[in-house]
Amino acid sequence: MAGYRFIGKIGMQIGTKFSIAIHILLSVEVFKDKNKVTSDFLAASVNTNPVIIRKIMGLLREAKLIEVANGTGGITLTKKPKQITLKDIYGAVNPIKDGKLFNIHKNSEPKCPVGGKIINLLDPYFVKAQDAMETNLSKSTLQNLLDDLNQ
Amino acid sequence: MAGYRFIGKIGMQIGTKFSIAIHILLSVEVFKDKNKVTSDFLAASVNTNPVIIRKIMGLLREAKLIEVANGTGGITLTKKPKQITLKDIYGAVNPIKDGKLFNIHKNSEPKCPVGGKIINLLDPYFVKAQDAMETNLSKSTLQNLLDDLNQ
DNA sequence: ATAGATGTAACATTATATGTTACAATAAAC
DNA sequence: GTTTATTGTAACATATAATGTTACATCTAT
Repeated sequence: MAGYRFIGKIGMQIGTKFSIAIHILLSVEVFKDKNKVTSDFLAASVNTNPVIIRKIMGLLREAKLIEVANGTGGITLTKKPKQITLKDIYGAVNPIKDGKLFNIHKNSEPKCPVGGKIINLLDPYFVKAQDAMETNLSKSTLQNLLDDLNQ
Repeated sequence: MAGYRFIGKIGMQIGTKFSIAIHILLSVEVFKDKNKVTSDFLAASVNTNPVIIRKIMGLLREAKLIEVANGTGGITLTKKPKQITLKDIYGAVNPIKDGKLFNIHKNSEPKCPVGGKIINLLDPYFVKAQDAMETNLSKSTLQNLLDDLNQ
């Protein structure tokens, strides 16, 4: 009766794409005068495969947060660190499409007074909670992180 | 060059345990005078396996939001719907241990000025964003949802 | 005793995240 | 113009986690 455990472990976390994206952008600023910041260089710092880095680079590029030199390589920011918020980065690595933080079970019995309404019922509450999180992210910038790093 | 897509789909969503837990609690209130609310009954409404329901029931019971009659079955709330917030439910279905919404990549190069500090650097920002979300959840109660249902 | 119910272990399946290999395309440097 | 370092991206491989299933011991009211 004690030590109850749901199936696996946790299972609701935001993946490491976000933290790696921040890692990439920070590194661009920190190393820009010393090293050319390439996917290989970053992969060594993050300790992962360069292709993982390139894929996240691609997302940041699509979101116009960075420019990537074709052929020769290397990354530059398109804005000042003070103008890049954590929400911008979060938005870049998350697909826009159905970027919903909270999942709602989808096959409820439509004839049930609860099951038939559950999705529309919960959605506005979940949207608000997610908004609160994203709004908080929008209050911090890459510059804040750089300042923290230099202390 | 167009249509860039990261590896799979999304992958950062909060699982359906939370929405199912809410579904369960709502059903207890809605059906309490008409039906005995059992795992079988709920499984039919949610359209899943009764064991899934029982596992989530177990989490809600551990969090003392419900009582489950041993042997004979059936669920009752331990508090009034007005006193149960969405955060209470969220907290019940998430393990307390490392219930961190944001994941940080773990094997960064310790000698790198960025990699060596990234975890401690990001953690407070992520904690704040998660807090904002949870605080928002604490503002809504089961009663709010029941009121919405009855409109 | 019987019947209907839960608790939970153990396993199965599916979905998703992350990592890897391979190679065409690009642009600078020589 | 050939070489070199680099990115973009497809295709595949692996690891991790979420969800679903079967089985059965146990409990309580009848």
